[in-house]
Amino acid sequence: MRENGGVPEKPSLDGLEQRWARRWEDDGTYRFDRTRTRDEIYSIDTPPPTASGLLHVGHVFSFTHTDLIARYQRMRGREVFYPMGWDDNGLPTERRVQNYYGIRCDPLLPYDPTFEPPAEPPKQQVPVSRRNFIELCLRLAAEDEQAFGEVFRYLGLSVDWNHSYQTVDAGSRAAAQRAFLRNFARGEAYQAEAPTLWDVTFRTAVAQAELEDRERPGAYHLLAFHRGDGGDVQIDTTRPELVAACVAVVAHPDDARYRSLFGSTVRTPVFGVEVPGVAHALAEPEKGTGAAMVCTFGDLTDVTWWRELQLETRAIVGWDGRIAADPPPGLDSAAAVEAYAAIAGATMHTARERMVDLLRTSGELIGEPRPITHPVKFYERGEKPLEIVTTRQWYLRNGGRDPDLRARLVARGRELSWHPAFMRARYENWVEGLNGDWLVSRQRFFGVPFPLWYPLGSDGQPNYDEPILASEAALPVDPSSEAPPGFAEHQRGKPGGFIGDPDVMDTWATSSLTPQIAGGWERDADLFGRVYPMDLRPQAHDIIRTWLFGTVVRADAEFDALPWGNAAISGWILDPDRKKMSKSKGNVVTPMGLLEEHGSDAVRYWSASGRPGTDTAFDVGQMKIGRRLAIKMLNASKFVLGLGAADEPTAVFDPLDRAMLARLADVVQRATLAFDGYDYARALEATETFFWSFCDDHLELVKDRAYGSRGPQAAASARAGLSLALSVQQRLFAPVLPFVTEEVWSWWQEGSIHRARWPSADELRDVAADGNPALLDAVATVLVELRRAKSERKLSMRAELAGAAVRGPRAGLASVAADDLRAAGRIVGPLTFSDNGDALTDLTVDVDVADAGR
RNA sequence: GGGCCUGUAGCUCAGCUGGUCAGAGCACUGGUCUUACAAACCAGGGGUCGGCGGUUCGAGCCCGCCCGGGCCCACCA
Repeated sequence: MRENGGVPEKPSLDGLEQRWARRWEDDGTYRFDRTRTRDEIYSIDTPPPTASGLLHVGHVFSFTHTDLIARYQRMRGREVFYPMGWDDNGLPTERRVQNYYGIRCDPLLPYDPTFEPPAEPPKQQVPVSRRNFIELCLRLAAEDEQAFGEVFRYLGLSVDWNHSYQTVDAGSRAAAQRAFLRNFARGEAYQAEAPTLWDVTFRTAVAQAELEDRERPGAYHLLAFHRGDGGDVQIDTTRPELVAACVAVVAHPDDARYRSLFGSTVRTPVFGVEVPGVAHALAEPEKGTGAAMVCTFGDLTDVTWWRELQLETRAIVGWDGRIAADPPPGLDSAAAVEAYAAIAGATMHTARERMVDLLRTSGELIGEPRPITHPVKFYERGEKPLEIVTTRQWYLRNGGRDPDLRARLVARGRELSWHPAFMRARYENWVEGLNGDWLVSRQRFFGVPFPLWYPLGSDGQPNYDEPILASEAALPVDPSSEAPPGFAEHQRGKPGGFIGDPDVMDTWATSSLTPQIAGGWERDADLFGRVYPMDLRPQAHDIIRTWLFGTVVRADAEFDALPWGNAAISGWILDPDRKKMSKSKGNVVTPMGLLEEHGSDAVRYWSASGRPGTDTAFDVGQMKIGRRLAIKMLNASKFVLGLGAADEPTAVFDPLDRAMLARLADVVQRATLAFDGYDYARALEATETFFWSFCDDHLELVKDRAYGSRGPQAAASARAGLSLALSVQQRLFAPVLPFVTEEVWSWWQEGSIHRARWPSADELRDVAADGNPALLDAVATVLVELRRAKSERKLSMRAELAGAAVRGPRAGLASVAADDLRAAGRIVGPLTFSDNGDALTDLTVDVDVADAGR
């Protein structure tokens, strides 16, 4: 320990972020030491933020939580593996690139190596080749990631930036393709041609996990279907445009009204197609008229009916979301064909209007449409309702069709330590509610392609049943520009040649491998052995069903084990009005602006006060409190160090000093336990409460003594106690306030505080010896009474008191600190203590201010 | 409709397995230039702990019902 020559005249928070961020970078403070063994390491599967635009305050909030844990574990002596990833793979980047540059991908165009996007995005998007498109995706992602990295450094994340990855980089692509090939080899990946939820804007299939419901206006249309006996069956539908796709009319088997319908047929309105009347338990008698038309396909229930009742297929919705040009099978009559022509090629919206006109004209629309609001399925990033289109897609088994696998994955969830524990229920609810396997193929461009090709027969038709697989050694591959083993590029698309699988993987199919990607799976076996399975997966609760579950699925398949031991689930940021903070609002307050205005420590303080898993209000007030705390740390450190830092634990003999250290030992113990349980908020609360009373009471009490008013020995005890307490408190705050604690630590200590040892309650207790924490309370109570006496008389705290009498059960306790109390209260006359021994009487203080001077 | 979370001073929140638990900070009011800090310090007034029952010697803390807020899922003719 050196002299306090490092204490500045006027301590300030200004510029701490830049100064220490640079220093940490230069010193490699957070560099991962890969010579350490697995049991010495704490590894983190950092969430890769979507690199599509701007960070918002939610990122600052949740990434701080992870950093709190990382810093705590590092101070506990664990070597922390804390990488950073960027999720730049997928639709968000594509969409941002389209808008940013004013381009769109046309995979049929040839690559133009000289292409540069227009300076200003044109109104009409410029079509570019797939390769040009991907190059621009990479370029913009790199720019965004640079900006994100600056914010995260300024925020003080203790990431080792040498361990960074992108979900589109070669390592990620190879890992995703390798994992897929192994899934395929084990039978966990398969392809199937089936009705698929389809986004007509993006023209891609989407998975169950990416759906959301939105309330949309609609209308019931009561339609007449005609029976052979001349009677009608009335059916309410919200989708009259699908009458042409109707393949049956269904009702509940117990519905007496429709008993005669079952086994007979009806003719559809307008088109006059004869369809069977069928019974199925999913038909609900209370809905509409109790009878429904089954279309291929209007919704997922239609798919169930179609499959289970083995109905015909009469698809009319194309990939583009428009009505197909040609009528489906079954619409044979001239009238039907003519009617169909009216809707062919139309969008859903237009088709519905025209269909209603046709129905009205034919008299088969009974009454007028009755407007309603009803939930409609959307792709979570989409703008138009999903349609259902039959396509060939790749699936990964996730238990959605296999009760045994599902049970095993639920069991995996129980092996995992969830913080907070109740988040496990969300996982189980999701897994138990799965209704199909994981659809992983997407008809998009900017993503990881499937590492396979299909041979073309002599007729030029692909054989999907015998794909040509890439070899693991060749990964990553791009089947759209590379030829498969045993073929040459000129055979692409030719009879007897091959075609590449045109699809890319769902972005979750890559990000479900982040522990493997970051850990160096099959790329750096040494590293992988040291960090995998990881210790922690931090993430938000809204992506338990996607990211967390997907990662468990992949690790279970490949390693038959969990990918990590702990999952820390953070909450969301709420607007002051208690609503989830929208992206638009979150972006009004940019993270960098927030950090610059309040200081990173202050914003971190606000984040740290949000308990794990709890949604937290965006609260500038908390940040101001955090800033005040950081300033207090500067001033208190300056003061204590100004008294002379004394690393002499044996000098601490005064009962009050020992009491303070004993109480601090309790605080250390509580903070440690809280951090071990991932409850950083509780740890902070305990530390902060102690710190303020340390500053307001203890410092005031011992100030005089520390100056030497009662001799060198008494002063040495005070100084040694203060030094030790300061050192401990600086370290307790270090995870939350990394900048200011590093600053004050540098005034008197060697090395970074963030590599310093986390304080030990036991060692503190050794120094505190017989210190009694209750003494602190007793003395504080007396001090408050002395102050109150002055405050009520509007006296300065410097005013002298003629005397005071302390009575109560703990008066004797407080008498031990009589001299300190006398000094802090400026009592010039007698100060007496009498233990009245009455447990029901609290400690009272009679203050004699009669002769008080000013 | 099912699951989970949540409702404590004007605001943001603590209250760990039921017994000084009615708290903290902010805000508010009134003081104080006190030689670490006036972007500070000192003191004070604020709540029948969403509602109604129940268990208990004793309940913000446990149970039931109801009301309000949030998230997830299901439904979506």
